[in-house]
Amino acid sequence: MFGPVSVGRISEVIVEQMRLLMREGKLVPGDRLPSERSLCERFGVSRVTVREALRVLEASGLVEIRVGARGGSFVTQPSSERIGEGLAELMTLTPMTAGNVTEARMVFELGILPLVVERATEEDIADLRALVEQGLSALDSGSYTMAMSAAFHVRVASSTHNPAIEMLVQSFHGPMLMSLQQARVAAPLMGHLGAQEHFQLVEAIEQRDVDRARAIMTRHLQRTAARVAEDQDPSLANLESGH
Amino acid sequence: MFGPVSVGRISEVIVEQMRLLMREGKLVPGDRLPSERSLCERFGVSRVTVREALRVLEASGLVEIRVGARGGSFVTQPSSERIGEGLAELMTLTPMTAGNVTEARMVFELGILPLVVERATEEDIADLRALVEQGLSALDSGSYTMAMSAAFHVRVASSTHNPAIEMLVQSFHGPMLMSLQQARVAAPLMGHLGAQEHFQLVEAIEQRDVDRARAIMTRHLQRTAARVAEDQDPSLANLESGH
DNA sequence: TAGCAGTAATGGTCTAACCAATACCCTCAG
DNA sequence: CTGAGGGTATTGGTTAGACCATTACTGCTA
Repeated sequence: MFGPVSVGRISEVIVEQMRLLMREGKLVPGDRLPSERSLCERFGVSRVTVREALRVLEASGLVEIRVGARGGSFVTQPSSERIGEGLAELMTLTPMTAGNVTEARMVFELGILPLVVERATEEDIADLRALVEQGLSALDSGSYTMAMSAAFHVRVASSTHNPAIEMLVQSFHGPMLMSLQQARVAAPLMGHLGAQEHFQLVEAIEQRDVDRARAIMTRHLQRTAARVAEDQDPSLANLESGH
Repeated sequence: MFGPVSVGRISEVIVEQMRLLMREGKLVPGDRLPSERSLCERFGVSRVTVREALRVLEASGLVEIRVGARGGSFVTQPSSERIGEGLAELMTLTPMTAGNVTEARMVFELGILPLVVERATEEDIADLRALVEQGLSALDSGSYTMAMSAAFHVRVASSTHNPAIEMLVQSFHGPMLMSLQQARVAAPLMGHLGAQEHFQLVEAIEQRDVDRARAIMTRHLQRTAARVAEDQDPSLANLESGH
């Protein structure tokens, strides 16, 4: 008959209220929240409590906090980075290897190809061509980066015109970049061969040739996977080359 | 020559230190952190600062906080739920529909089937059979839940013996459950037809028949997808049935 | 006009205290 | 001897008020 009158933490209530405002579109990316002191008054709580709520929102990637005059809490555009970070964290905290993630990525990037081939517009293909061009010239000048490769793969995914798929592929590339960059394999990973495969992939997409696209992507990703595995556990690579 | 002496927030330093300890395995799931007051002394900071750090760790899903005597902060087992939550949040905060997520899920769950068929052990298959049995009897008694369906699909994914894949499929089912349960479509979604398809899928896996498995899963997921689309925007479903 | 110092707004941190929830222990009655 | 009850210590949750550090603007001065 008489239910509990308190519902856990006050800061949590504030967090939920903020989340709700964002979902409802009453708070949109770029908006500036009232200052901490204002929020105290409005919610009728102390500043510490407001600050804890803001910390949670910040950790959730929903707001960004800047200090100084004209500073404050700003609603951020939610991005796939958060999911990517979560994935990376899981990778480091659970028995999950870079190879595992690479395999998952292969499954996904191969699986979307039928959708890509079916739905890619002329604009998509033009963008992909441009990225290939950039990659080639960057290769010539020796300034090719993993980020450029990632951008290409993400652009391929976005050609499905499914934001969920695009975000997932983006999420995969975050941890991938991290684990590869720190392992100084950025440069040799992507040779002219890789760039050539990118080019061929775009062609296959343009010709709406699913099978060829799959074949190219399979080869392309398998070479990447081999590199990751080798980097993950060099002893295995040596074993293999020794046979 | 003289670099900055301060490096942003103190609480952030503490968070990083904790994260490091977890990565290094010096803190494992189940461990209890010292009390807030102890941490204050050890770090030489105030309780407010320690609490902000704990809030961030809690929001990141790394610790769980309990009040009362013998309470405190406990290191948690990182799970895929966090990623699922992130996905769900992105779904509500960006122009991303349940249909988009369902499509991504279809791509993924279909894509892993070759791996499942290749790697499923006898134990995997026995577990799957058990889940099918449970589902059938639950159906008879009218107690079938979405969670049971999710469990089956996750178990299929775990038969790839790739934790990354398992976690991703788990992540997909979180938001899916949420959006479906709240839409009161739990019961009619899974009829005897669905259960039968589960059964057939297990058979195909046992016979190492990739093509058949794909065919069954495609049909199975497409019916789910149709339900989601219909639920997402009933007007569309009406339109279609009106033609 | 350019540069610089002052100033106000804002987040970051600290202190000290009290409240609320919880588990343990000790006492006392049966 | 055993069970129930309350007391108590531990721990997180919250408050109030203060001070510091950073930052952008403003207006003065050379």
